[in-house]
Amino acid sequence: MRQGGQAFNRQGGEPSPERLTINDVARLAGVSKKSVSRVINDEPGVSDDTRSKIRALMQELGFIPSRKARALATSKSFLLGLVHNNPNAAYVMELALGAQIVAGEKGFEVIVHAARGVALDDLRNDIKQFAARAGCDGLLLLPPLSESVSLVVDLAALQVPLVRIAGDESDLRVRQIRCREQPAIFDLVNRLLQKGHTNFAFLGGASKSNSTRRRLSAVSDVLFATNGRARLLQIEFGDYTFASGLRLGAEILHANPDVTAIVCANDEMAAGVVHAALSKGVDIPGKVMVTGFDDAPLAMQMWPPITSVRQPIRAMAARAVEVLLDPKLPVDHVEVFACTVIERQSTGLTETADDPSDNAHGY
Amino acid sequence: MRQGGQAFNRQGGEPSPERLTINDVARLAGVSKKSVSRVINDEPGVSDDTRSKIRALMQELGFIPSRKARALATSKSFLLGLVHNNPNAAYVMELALGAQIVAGEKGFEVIVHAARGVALDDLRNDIKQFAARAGCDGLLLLPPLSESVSLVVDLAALQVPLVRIAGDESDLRVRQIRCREQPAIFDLVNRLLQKGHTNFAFLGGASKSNSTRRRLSAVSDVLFATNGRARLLQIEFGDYTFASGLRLGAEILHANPDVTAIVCANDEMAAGVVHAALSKGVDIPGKVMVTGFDDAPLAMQMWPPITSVRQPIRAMAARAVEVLLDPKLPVDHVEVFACTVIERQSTGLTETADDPSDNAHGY
DNA sequence: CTGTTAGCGCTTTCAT
DNA sequence: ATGAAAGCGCTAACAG
Repeated sequence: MRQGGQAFNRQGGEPSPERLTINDVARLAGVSKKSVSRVINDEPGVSDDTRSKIRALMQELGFIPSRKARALATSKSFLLGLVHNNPNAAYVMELALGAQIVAGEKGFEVIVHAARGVALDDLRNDIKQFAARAGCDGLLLLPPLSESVSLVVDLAALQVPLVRIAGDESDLRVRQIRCREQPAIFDLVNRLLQKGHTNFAFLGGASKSNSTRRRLSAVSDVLFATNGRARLLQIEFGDYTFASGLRLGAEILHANPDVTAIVCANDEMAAGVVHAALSKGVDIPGKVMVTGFDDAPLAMQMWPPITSVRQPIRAMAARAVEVLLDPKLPVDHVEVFACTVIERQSTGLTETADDPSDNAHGY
Repeated sequence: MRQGGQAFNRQGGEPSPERLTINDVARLAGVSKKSVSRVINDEPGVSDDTRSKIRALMQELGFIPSRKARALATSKSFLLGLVHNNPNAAYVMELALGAQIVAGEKGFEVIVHAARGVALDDLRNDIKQFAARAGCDGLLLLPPLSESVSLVVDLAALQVPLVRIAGDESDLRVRQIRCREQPAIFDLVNRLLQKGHTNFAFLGGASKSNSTRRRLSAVSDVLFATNGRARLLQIEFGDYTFASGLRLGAEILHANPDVTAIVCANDEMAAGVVHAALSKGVDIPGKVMVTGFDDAPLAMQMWPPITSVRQPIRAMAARAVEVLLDPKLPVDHVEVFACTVIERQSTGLTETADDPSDNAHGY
């Protein structure tokens, strides 16, 4: 009746896309709706004959089962949440794309949720509220949120399936997808050593940030192994933003004119350092070499282009969704991807290495 | 029964967050569930007394009505789609954030969907399929998708409420939020004229792109008004990517060494031009001045920082959601925002104008 | 292999 | 102002 009302309120004639239901399909196929349901869900209990007949009919009718009804009946929502507070838009979008592609294949949509707030408590509340409201079937947690142990533990207690992207390395009994950063950083610093650098500086994110600590200790491990031939003259901590790179870059250049290599914990900060140097007339890479991390588009777009470490972001996101949706995987399942150094002019490379037509969407 | 089964399958003891239903609230409040429903939906027909009692109880219990059930009962999904194929991640994320904030206040979530494909037909199919699968209550269309008349008309026929962000200016009887670009471009070009430039080049996106055509004609209008004192020596069309700016920037610099001002239709391409110039040793702004459009973070991060035109992206997105959800607004409702020139060193500014701590999330 | 029944948690309609 | 009943489109559980 309600349905009829809607149909009649519209002026007749047009090919009114009155929503098909599973009943219509069942009636037209001459089977019970349960059989149709079984086909939709790839469940057994339907003869191959019937199955293909129903499949064909659904195809022909363009029937798409109502997510709303399925959601209510199964108490699943077919929604995944991608939760972040990461200021690097390119990073987030690339992850979102990887997640969207795989999720889409499995009939899920991805809600990108920017957690709001600065204090951890505000973020926590915002995310909890989001989780409750949106009713996602699972959450992907991006760094730096995924690095907060207390937050992750808190969310895990909510009974929502969780996968951390990156995040720290402690065992939280929460599934995780991350990168093996250390070998790439060893490679990176060794290349600088081979170019004869002895006076290094390191620019990290927050000093308590896990990724910063990891990256810093990888750098100092390599330098320590030179037996004092090369040293870390200055260590600064920003907040992974361009602005902090700009400020602390200027500070390093001013305080330690002897520094000839500045290793930064991400590309935004590295870009800030390059910007600060160039605006003061300091030549990059002539006077100082600079490296970043993440291989954001920005790293390639700056002049000079910034040497960085590339993570297979999209593949990680894709895998994260698979892990999230695979109930057979243990809660402490961890997968580790490799990452690679991309050398560019900011460390003295002269040829052009990149195909700049690379971009996140593959257009 | 099903519910009981779930509860018992879990080992007892923990504070199992067994989902509250409207029935629980009704029982505890001593009213019918219909009354609770009325309160949830701010409907009349409940005494102020009862209403506030129910409100208090819901608050206390932390009750959040099931989106799944509401969706099925109302045939609304409380989901909004943000559909784009825009390679500029910062732009998309900023819009998504503005949309998310307002949508959240109204109980909606935003699904960011990157439309896949290059050919218009592929994009169209991808979006239609997304619309059908996700069952959003409304779609926000971002440029450049929003500029395709055929696509917009096609989607409008799907009976899904639509708001175009930017997009062309023809009347499609589809709601639209856009910017008044012309005055800002007049301002921009006039500033260049005042600096004495006479030899201009223009670098646009696709030649058939509406935004490119609009921006080009604004530029040539100003130059035309100089009665030949200043001229457009070269016009090139790329695809709004950094890569195309790099390639065509090099081409312009090579073909027309006399050009001293290159006006670009977005920041990515402007950054490409700057990059191309610097890599060839051409001084910016000393030899050539460059301008962009959109005021992406990139514009500020490059050295020299690029003069650009800022749109109030987040406010536009916020308004777009309001418009999308307001059934009283006519289908041809259009709102136009103002945008402003942000002058930077790429056009010779010497002081620092920006507060680089600005960023999309306000962290 | 196939069908029947009874819900999922809300909102709608219509009575009181 | 309030409530009882029916139903949204699908799936779970249990029959045949």
